[in-house]
Amino acid sequence: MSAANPSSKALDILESARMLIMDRGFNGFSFRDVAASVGIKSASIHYHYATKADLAEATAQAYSEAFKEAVAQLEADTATDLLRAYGGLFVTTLREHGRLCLGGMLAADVASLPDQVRTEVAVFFTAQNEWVENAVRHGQTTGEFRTDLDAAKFAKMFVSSLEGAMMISRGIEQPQDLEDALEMLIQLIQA
Amino acid sequence: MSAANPSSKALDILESARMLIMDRGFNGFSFRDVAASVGIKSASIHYHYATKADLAEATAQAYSEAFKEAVAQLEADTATDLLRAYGGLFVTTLREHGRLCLGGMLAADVASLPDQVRTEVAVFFTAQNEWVENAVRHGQTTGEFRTDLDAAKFAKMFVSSLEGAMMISRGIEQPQDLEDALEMLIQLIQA
DNA sequence: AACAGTCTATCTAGCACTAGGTAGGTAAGG
DNA sequence: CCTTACCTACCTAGTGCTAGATAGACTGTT
Repeated sequence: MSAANPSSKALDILESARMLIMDRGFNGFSFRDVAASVGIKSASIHYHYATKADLAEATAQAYSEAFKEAVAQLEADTATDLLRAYGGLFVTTLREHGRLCLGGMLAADVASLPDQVRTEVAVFFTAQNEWVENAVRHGQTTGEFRTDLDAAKFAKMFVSSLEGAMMISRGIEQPQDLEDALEMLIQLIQA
Repeated sequence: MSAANPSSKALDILESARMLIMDRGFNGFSFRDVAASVGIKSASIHYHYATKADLAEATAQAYSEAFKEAVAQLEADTATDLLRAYGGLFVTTLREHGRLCLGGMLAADVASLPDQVRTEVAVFFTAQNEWVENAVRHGQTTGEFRTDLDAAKFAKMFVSSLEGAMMISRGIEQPQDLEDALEMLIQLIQA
């Protein structure tokens, strides 16, 4: 039931797992943490998600889905503002919740990740790179962006940069650095 | 003795801890992993490093030091090639050892890090940002690099970008992405 | 040179605790 | 009365860390 049509408690579990992983990574959270946070016993988590791998997979899937939707709903008058709005998603997560992107966190943990979760990580970044690439291409056709740059490569670098800046900004407690990185990236792509 | 003048075994432990943390993070390695790797029992690690926090701190310190030295020895005819050589350190670590930068890994784990280790992370990135900033400034004075960009902000973005690209490249098993990101960054700073 | 004391680096054994996971039971509701 | 969604109670494996012992190398004294 959990994957196809998650109950409200199953969603609470997913939500709690998401926040914990975004904060501490795959190896840094436990079933007991999740249980305490949603108000049931740790054994009961297994009823909804059989193993930690299953829980992490479902969490990553749901996150990937939600992020894709959030990104799809971004609107802006210019390609520049669209990229700014995209980066704003990262800025908000860091500034308001002090958390990293789930994708980035899981990417860092990839060496100790179950295969099924690793797959989701790849899916997530493929989608993100693609979306940004399209945004860049659009800006290139409108004349806002430099046309001498490889859109695909810039897009990957853009996403990497935001993920890295998020990580380091939190690491050294300088959240402003993420915002500065975003503005720098936008300045660099502009024609 | 361990901190001031580490014995050969203490250095083995440090080296093993470094590799394990670069691969799996702070929460992903154990004293038993280190012990197995250096060929002593896990209890004996405590003789050299009293706690896991102490071990991680010493590892981060040694890494920071070694990285600073490696960077100080970089030479190139142009500022462009200097940045390329700097990025090459990241590329080599990923390509030849499949590992991430210790600084980036610890930054991701910052929420579950002992204070003393968190401090080392900040020290590491401050040094890195500074070095790159100087390299950028140099390139700006020689006319190689764009002078309309804030050197400090570009430098931070540059480091973040390499860290993020390293993480994601390994995460999605596309090591070429890191190299592409490096070349993109260099293309962007050039006048 | 011989002895006594101390230091180094390791061991075995085990502590208290946490991890993910399991077995079996139970109260509520269709 | 069966399914749902939990529970209690437990297991095994592994965690960081400690206690106490020991073999071997050093150091100072006689």
